[in-house]
Amino acid sequence: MKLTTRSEYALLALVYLARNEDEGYISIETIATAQGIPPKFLEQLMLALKRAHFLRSAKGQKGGYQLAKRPNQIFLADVIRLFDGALAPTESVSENFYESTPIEKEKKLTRVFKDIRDYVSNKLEKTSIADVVR
Amino acid sequence: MKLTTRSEYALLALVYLARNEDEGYISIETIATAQGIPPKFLEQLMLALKRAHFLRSAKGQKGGYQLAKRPNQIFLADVIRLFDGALAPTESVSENFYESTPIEKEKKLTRVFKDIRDYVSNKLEKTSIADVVR
DNA sequence: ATGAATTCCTAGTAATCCAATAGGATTTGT
DNA sequence: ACAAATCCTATTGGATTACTAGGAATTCAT
Repeated sequence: MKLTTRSEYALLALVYLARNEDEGYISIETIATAQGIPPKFLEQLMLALKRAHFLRSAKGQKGGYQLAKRPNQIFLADVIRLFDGALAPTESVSENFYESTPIEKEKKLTRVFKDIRDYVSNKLEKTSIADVVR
Repeated sequence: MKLTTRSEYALLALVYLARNEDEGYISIETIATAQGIPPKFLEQLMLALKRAHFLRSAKGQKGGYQLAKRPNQIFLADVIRLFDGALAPTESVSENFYESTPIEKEKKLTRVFKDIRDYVSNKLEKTSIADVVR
């Protein structure tokens, strides 16, 4: 029932970039310092975010990162899925996981977890970075 | 964002015992076979459930386990908490985790995760074994 | 009394994941 | 040329997960 620090850090970085959208490219060092994230660790996350097309980068001096999408087009679900995989509270609640696991027979139990998954999904799919940047 | 198989198995075992409440003591072997759980693994879970007073046991031949509480007094939250710890989707959402983590400053982001935690908690606190046994 | 069935209990293990670090290669601005 | 940055891969230590192993204790049936 937990989120990794990877997702947490990635969201913090995105929020920071959204808040400073007009500043051009911003370095990892700057973001790491501002948000309290270990810089070399953040580096990996930024790279992943870039590869997933949430960010754009510029190399060399004066380089750094900036958002590649508008903050209202980046949803929490996208980011969390990138770093933590599925959103479901139990794997057996992820669609298609059934069929091999004993819980499949317990329909009512399954229903409870599906309800949770639906709520979580819905919430995270609908909340964008713009929504959390005051 | 996931539940361990421990919790899943424990819930399956409790559901089975609830469904067979009038059969006296039931052995691990019987439950494991019925619910498709590795028996030695289940043994550990049963022991923990017993120590947490959800179950009563009898040793020796004809021994086994039975519920120590009525099914409507055993809530999913209790069981999951026993095996998986806190229910929060992010540790930083668990009360008192803040104060040391960078996300604390991002109130709106925090709010989203708190909402999720509240929904999940509420759902699991209110659903009992009786509710999922048809 | 013996043996089988059972719970009780602790230890161990292989695999995976997590958070973080290390360090070199490459690119770019001055 | 040098400094500042991204790019990229590998590695590490620690924790957790999902099990398995195996012996001790207890109880029932014969």
